[in-house]
Amino acid sequence: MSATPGRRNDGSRRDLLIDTALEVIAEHGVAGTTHRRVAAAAGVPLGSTTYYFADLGDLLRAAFGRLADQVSERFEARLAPARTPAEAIDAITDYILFDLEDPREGALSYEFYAYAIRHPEVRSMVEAWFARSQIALSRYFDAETARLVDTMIEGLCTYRGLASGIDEAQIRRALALLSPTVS
Amino acid sequence: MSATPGRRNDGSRRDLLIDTALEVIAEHGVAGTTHRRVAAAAGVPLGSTTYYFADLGDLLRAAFGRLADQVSERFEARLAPARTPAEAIDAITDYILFDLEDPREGALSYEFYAYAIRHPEVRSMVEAWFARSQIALSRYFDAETARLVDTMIEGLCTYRGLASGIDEAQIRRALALLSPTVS
Amino acid sequence: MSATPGRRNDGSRRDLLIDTALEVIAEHGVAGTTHRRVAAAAGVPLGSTTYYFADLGDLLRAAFGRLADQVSERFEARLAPARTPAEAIDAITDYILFDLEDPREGALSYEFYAYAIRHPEVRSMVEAWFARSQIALSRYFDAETARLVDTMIEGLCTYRGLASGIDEAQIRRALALLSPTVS
Amino acid sequence: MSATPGRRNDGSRRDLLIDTALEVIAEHGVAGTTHRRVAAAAGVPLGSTTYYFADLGDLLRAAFGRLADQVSERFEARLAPARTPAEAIDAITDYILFDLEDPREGALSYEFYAYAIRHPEVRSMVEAWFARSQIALSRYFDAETARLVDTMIEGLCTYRGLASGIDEAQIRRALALLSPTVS
DNA sequence: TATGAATGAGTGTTCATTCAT
DNA sequence: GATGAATGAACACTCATTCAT
Repeated sequence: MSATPGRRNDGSRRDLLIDTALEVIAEHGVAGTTHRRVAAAAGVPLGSTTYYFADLGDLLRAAFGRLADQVSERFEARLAPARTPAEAIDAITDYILFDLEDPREGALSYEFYAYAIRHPEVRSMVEAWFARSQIALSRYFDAETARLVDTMIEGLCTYRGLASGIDEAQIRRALALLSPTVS
Repeated sequence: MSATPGRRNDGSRRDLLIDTALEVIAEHGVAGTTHRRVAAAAGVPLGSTTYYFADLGDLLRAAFGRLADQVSERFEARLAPARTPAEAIDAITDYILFDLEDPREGALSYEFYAYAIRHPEVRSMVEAWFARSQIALSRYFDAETARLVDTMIEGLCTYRGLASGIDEAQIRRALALLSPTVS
Repeated sequence: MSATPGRRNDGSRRDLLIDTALEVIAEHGVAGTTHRRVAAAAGVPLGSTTYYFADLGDLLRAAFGRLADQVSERFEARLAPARTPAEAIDAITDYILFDLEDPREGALSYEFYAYAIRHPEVRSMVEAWFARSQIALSRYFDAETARLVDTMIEGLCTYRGLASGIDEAQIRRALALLSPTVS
Repeated sequence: MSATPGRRNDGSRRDLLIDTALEVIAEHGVAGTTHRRVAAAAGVPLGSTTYYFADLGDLLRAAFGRLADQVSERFEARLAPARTPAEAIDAITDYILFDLEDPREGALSYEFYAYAIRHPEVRSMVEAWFARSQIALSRYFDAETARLVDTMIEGLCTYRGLASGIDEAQIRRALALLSPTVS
């Protein structure tokens, strides 16, 4: 009904289905993601799901593609205001602490990774996402450091999502150790 | 008929099903793991799968439990011969390079994590596994360093499993940076 | 393709399934009524049964509902031409003798009753059916007599369905005894 | 453990299984009566059920046979003290009001009848039961009246079990109307 | 363009029954 | 005599997908 572009529920029904698919994946896993469930969650007729997407695989692919975009954008947005490597570390710390707070995030990441390993087209989305993160980090760190920092971000997300015990100070310290020039 | 008198071959068949389930999960994901697929891959009758496991969830739980044990043991076995932190870093490097070479490993990890986030009983297995890794690392590093090293291992596995471009030297360097006293 | 434009053959197929379910219940009991059996007997694909009815319980409920309607209508049709209590007794006698001749009738009744006792929604169908019979009888008898006559009809059906030895004269006599004003 | 003959849980395990089967039928219907359910309810190993009964049908047959015996005995016990037809009517009224109060009774009767219609061996049990009732009633009524009274008892049970609205006075009146000599 | 109807394949699971012990 | 192990058949139900409209 609303005309605001880029916003939920207003763009095409196709868009709505993609967003809803992500919600369903987060809640039920790829294993529990069905046409019916997505259609119901989106409040859309079942036929829509096969009308806009040839396949369930097609819908999953679109959903994971959007996930990669959204996460990248959020990461870049966090990083954008930073002017120095030290500020970048602050930004990354906030990113880990606040942007990934929702357990939904972790669920989606692992579903994404697990699916990517078995599906080359989706795997290339993961690769592109990682590459994009490194480019963003390259504004503050040399290439190798950027890679290590990004790697650590991955590890920190996993740890915070599944285990516990890594607090803000440790995140900060880990990042600082990996980018020694910041000191 | 049975080799061990007084015991049927139950133990072994149950075991076989667990191992086979892990193979099926690795190849098809939790989404593609069905009683039938596991039974066929194990070469046992369909009825066996529900005879030994109340539920498909039961089988998955058993499989993930075994996965956690196997990975922990392999990690500890790698680490065991190391006498110094520097040797530990060598061992970890080898662990990442060789023990996790098979893409199957990554697939299983992400399926495990994704499933764990939605299933508390499985989640506690992940937590136990992480805790066990840190204990193993504590022989060489103080507690906080152990945690950071373990976190980095996670990140490195993800990176090597899905992206590329992190070679042996970088792994070694990353670990060294996180455990400064080694230098 | 369809004879009635604007309507698919849904109505009729649903109807067909309900009628067929009743036949299957009569022949195999609720215990032996399965989606497969009904679909096969109706000559429709298995999927139809779950497409038109959410549940097997749903199908049973629909079938018993139709049974109640059919029996009520038949009873009312028998009774309709009767002008006096004596004619009503004649009509009831014919009803018992001819309309319930088929052993299928008894089988359905007991399945209905047995199911009703454990399923409140179905139980209320039995109650409605009984109430409807009494209303029909009230055209000829006072309320209490109507109830007793209806009760006796139930007993007579059971006796004729399972035992033997109650003939037309006895039916007539039993009904006359219960409605003394007829004399 | 107890040696009291004829009492539950003391006689053979076979007896226990028969009684338990009746409970299971009452609660779940023939449709829901399985070896497993009976074994569990009886607290007996699954193997027992197939050890003592060749078949599930065998167990059902035994259960219905016992049901017929129990009901007959109870009816005869009610009737025994009666000396006159009028006292017999009192006894029957009490029988309907008190012995069949438990809805379990109705459930068992209809399961019995429904099963009997499709299983000749069980059907003959129903016939024997009805015959036995009539013999008991013959002490007070002529043969035809006995049959009508018994028929009415059936009807009254059904009515009281499934509908409502027949009270003690009506029961008594119905029975009196059918046995005019009592008056 | 969009959707309800429809279906066949496949799912998790139950269960009667057999059999070795 | 008694029972746990084991299994194949069947069950209720779900779902991706096709198709007519």
